[in-house]
Amino acid sequence: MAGLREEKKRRTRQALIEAALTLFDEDGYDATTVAGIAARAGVSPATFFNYFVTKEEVVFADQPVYDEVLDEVFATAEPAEPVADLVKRTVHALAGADAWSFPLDHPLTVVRTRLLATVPALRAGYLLRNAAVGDRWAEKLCETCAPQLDRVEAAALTGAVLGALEAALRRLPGDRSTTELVLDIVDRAVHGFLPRA
Amino acid sequence: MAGLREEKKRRTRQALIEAALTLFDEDGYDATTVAGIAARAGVSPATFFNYFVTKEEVVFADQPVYDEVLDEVFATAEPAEPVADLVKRTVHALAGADAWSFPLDHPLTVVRTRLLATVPALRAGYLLRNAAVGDRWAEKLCETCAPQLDRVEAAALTGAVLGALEAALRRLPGDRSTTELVLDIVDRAVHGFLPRA
DNA sequence: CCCAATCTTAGAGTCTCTCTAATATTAGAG
DNA sequence: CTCTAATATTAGAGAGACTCTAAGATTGGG
Repeated sequence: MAGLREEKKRRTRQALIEAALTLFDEDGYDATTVAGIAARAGVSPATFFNYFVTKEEVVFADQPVYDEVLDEVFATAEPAEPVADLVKRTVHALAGADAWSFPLDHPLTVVRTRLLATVPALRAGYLLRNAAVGDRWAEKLCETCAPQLDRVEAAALTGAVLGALEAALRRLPGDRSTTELVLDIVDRAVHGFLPRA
Repeated sequence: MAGLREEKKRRTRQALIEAALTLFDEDGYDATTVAGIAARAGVSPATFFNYFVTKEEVVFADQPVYDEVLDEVFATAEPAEPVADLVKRTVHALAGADAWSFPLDHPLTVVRTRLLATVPALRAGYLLRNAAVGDRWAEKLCETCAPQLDRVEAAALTGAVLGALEAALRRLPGDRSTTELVLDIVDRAVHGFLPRA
């Protein structure tokens, strides 16, 4: 039961991801065909769709990790924990999760990041997945913080945090530390950007 | 130069929108083909793509109005105006813009709203357009409020406001006034959801 | 009434994605 | 080692979105 089978599947999957990202980088996302990706990975076009439901999904491989991260954070939440702390802790956990099949400094990670920012179809997919995380997060936050937050408030809060992060990180100036910026943004999204008049 | 031509184009466009939304409602978005929409509007499939670049775009018809609204709001901004007021005024203007080809109480507006919430592909498109508005907004806000806000801060602020609104409005309970909720959400996104510890 | 600009359309073709049926590969039992 | 059952791969047919080109129809202005 060790899994020569599993191992082979894992390698095929990885080969498809690498082939796809490489071709996307060289020729552009739209100009790259699934047939081309499959050929480069040494597999038939039909097999591609055995591993990924859509062409775009290959860019988001291994994403679902975020669901587990959320579960984990809220499993360790204490009843007395302030909501703000819980929110910040969640962001920290989400930011720290390595959800990708390459290490952060891998060249293809850079390619993937650029693709997500530049190709509209991929950016749309990213926003959709982001929103899904927000939904799940809001639900958990709501049921954990009992009567302090209703559904709408919880959704607004998580929406604000994720919206602020997404918008800010896309304009990241190179000279500033990412983690520092993230903490700053979350703090402001939770406690306010501007003082009350 | 009056425009029998223009008038005819306008009617064809409207017919396509109505046909599309009606069929989407009856048969579902995916099950509806462009050929079907064109047939119902009494026009050839090729003509559909003369009016809308993609099948999905027919749902977002007349959206670009938001760009003009932003221009208008910032054209009337006074240098002394507090940032928070400017932000709230912008939201008010965006919410008040009737960007649709049907009045708000038209049945097809309800269909459109439900489609945007339920069909992933359309929701993705909506989020993408929303983000585009946010980008434009952030840029104008940044250049208007001179040194008070840098690019990243402005983006975070607009991202938070739009993110909070998007998330909250999707969970709108029927018993609450929409405009009241919008004002409340914006206020919190700008001035904070939770007090500092 | 006619010309020129503009709209519509048919048709061919590419690509994503689905489905089905056939083939190949592997795990585990004998 | 061999056979069998489960699983993976594949070819092929086909639907549907979208592109492009060239031909046909309609309209505005002279």
